[in-house]
Amino acid sequence: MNTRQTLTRADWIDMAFDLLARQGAKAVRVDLLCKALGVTKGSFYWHFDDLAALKAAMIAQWRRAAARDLIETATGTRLSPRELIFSLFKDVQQRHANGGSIAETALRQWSSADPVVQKLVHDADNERLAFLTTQIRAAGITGGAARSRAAFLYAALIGMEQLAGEPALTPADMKGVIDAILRGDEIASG
Amino acid sequence: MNTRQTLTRADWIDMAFDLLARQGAKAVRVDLLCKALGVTKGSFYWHFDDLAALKAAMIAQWRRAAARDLIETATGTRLSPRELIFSLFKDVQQRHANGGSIAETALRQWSSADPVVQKLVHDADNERLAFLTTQIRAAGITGGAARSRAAFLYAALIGMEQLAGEPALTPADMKGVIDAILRGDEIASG
DNA sequence: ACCTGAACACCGTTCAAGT
DNA sequence: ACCTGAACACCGTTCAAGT
Repeated sequence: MNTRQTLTRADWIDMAFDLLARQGAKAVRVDLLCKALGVTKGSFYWHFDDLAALKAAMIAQWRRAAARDLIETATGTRLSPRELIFSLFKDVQQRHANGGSIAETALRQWSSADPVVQKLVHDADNERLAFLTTQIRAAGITGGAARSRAAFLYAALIGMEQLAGEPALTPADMKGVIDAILRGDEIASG
Repeated sequence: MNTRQTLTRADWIDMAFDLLARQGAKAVRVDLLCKALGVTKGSFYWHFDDLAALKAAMIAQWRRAAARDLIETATGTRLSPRELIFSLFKDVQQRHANGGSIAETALRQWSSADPVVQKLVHDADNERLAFLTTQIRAAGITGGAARSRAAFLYAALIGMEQLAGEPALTPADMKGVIDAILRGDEIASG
């Protein structure tokens, strides 16, 4: 896979995500990483101060990737704000169905245990929430209602990422609920 | 606190939740539990097969408590289904604001790592989802729309439990969004 | 610059022995 | 029945030495 002779930090991070996805958070271990990469532990400690430093690097990478996804979805397509929001939900379900981002749950767990990680994840949350709020304003919802609808939608997104098992919502159903949330405004605002 | 001479399983479980809430998941350790309870490790292994057994017992207890809360809220009060759903959301925010149930996040993390835990948590999720669906039907939403609204609301509940930092939603805002979700029906059903 | 290999520290687990 | 105390195993971390 990687024919380079000496490893880079990126190699360690990639392999760590691989282990996280395949074997869960407790498989992110120095010895298992070394075995997977065919080196001894001392090598790891040349690239990283400790295991916590590797985890921090993983989170930084996740944050960059998440931000990139958002911006690509927003700018790369010609979707209306409403359609864009719907597509965000569909993406989450798709990834979830493919057993994709188990890493999300693990990251949120780190977040509650480690204050440094918590700040990083919290910042990322606020960034996405602000983006959602902008989209909802663009969909025609005004005033404080935009932020509350955004907060609710964002909580639902996070919750869907966390819930185990088969998705309880078909795409059509999801569209219906989202429309209801984006429509309720004209009545409730003021 | 506990003046009994010999410890019970319940004593260990209670102290474990205490450590989980105060110091995070990684503080749920045999040696720290022993220090907190003033005994040596051998005592722990008389009450439990291993650390995993203690964690399983914690989850079983959490599940029973969550079910009890639901039923109490539903039967003990004279709330309409709509008000009941709103009160569930308010409870989650309240607990969250008090730094209450950090355990929720930790439990969901265990859930993604340990298949046994995963099944237990998944069962609990389905139980609560079924309850929510019933309430939404009682609120006048018919057919498949009831289940999809329930799934969305439940995801939002879970998401709010996970999100770090200050709540982005005031109670009044939350009521507005929930009303929108429960109102959209008459238009979208069929 | 990047890695080996051996040592040490920490914490989960076992078990014979005590009361 | 419930717990002590000592031992062992596992994995994170360090570090002098190699190329």
